[in-house]
Amino acid sequence: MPAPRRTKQRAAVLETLTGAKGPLNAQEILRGASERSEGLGLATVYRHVRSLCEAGELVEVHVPGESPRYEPAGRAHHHHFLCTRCARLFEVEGCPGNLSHLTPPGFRLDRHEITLMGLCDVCNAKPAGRS
Amino acid sequence: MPAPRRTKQRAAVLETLTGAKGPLNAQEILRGASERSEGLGLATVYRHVRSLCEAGELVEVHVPGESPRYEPAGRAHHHHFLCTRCARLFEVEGCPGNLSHLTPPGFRLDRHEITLMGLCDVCNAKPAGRS
DNA sequence: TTGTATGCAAAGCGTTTGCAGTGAT
DNA sequence: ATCACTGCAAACGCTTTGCATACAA
Repeated sequence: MPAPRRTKQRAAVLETLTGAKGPLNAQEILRGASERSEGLGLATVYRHVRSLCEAGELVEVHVPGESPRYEPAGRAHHHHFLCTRCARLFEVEGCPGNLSHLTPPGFRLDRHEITLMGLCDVCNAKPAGRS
Repeated sequence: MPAPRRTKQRAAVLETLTGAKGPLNAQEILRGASERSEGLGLATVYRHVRSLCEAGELVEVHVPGESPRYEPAGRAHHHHFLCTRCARLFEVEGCPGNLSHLTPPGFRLDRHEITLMGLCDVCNAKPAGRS
């Protein structure tokens, strides 16, 4: 397996995620990376996202009920907060710590994901029901 | 909105989930409920699953990278363990407790989901690479 | 020059919806 | 007798794949 070629599209995908404020999904990456690479196709985004994940440069972020998002790898261990009103995803610092006491006997715990859900600061400050 | 009618199909979906050992996805529900209701269609499963969720009789269980699964509502607060080798999902008891210290200022925390990932007891006991 | 990378379009896959017939009320 | 429920098939949205061309090496 040869090393991936250094193309404008691959750089555009990676730079878009590096510069983003939070994990992005494929459509969001396409929107951002298109500014750096004219005519970029969605299929190419998916191909690089997968390739970059396999190369360990990106990690996949799963949010309940949403399509997968991606963020640069190597960041400190953290979790996410999903605003149930505006659907924005935020990084949150910290971790409850060792979860091995939840692990059933005989099981091997490799990793965990925690998603907090509720209202973000902006939505929490607004009255309910407004669109 | 009239109350849902009591049909064989609706009962089949609910009973299948009540009797299951863990959360099931639509295909798994279809497989199980078909034994109770001959000729059951997948669309009907989806329709009842949604209806039962809205009625508060089921809850949706999201697992990273998997299609949504469903389990009867009203069970004690718990989380899930996903075996990354056999893809089976297990209920785990307990909870790290109050996660509000992870919540950013101004945010309102409503709920959380925790997914543990690793190997289940069966897979953990086997050597790697076996199918 | 060689073969990967690209964009487009078509195919897949899980889920939803439209429709006419079925059946609970 | 109504009208919600059902199964089928078509439609959908997201992701993957096939293919001919473009371009990094």
